[in-house]
Amino acid sequence: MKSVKDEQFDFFTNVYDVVRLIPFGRVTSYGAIARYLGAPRSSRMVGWAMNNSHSLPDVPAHRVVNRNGLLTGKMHFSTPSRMEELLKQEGVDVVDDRIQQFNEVFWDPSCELSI
DNA sequence: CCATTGACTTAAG
DNA sequence: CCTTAAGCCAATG
Repeated sequence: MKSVKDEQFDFFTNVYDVVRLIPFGRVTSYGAIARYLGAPRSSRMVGWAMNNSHSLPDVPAHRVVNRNGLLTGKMHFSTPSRMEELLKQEGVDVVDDRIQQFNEVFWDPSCELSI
């Protein structure tokens, strides 16, 4: 039997797991992850989970942006420009903190991993 | 316990 | 695409 705490633990854990599965040069949104985990209204919690992702060395948080393709979490990296640089390294064009061709690089877990 | 905040999303104009 | 308003839920003070 699962308790509420177990559900929360699963949610956070699943967030990290999905983020690790994001392919190279692709990005996704907090809402897409939340929706994939069955909590479309808890997109903020995905962001909070990412804030906690400092404990996880293999979580590419730079591949997670908001639904507009805007690098809202860039300021939480070691340096504000770190996120943009990492994305550019992966071939993602970023201009004015915004991902260009967002529709091309967007990776929806609920679509790519099937429902 | 209540108020505020935040790496968000959606809807309406 | 931009702005405003409201909803959402956990963490923090």
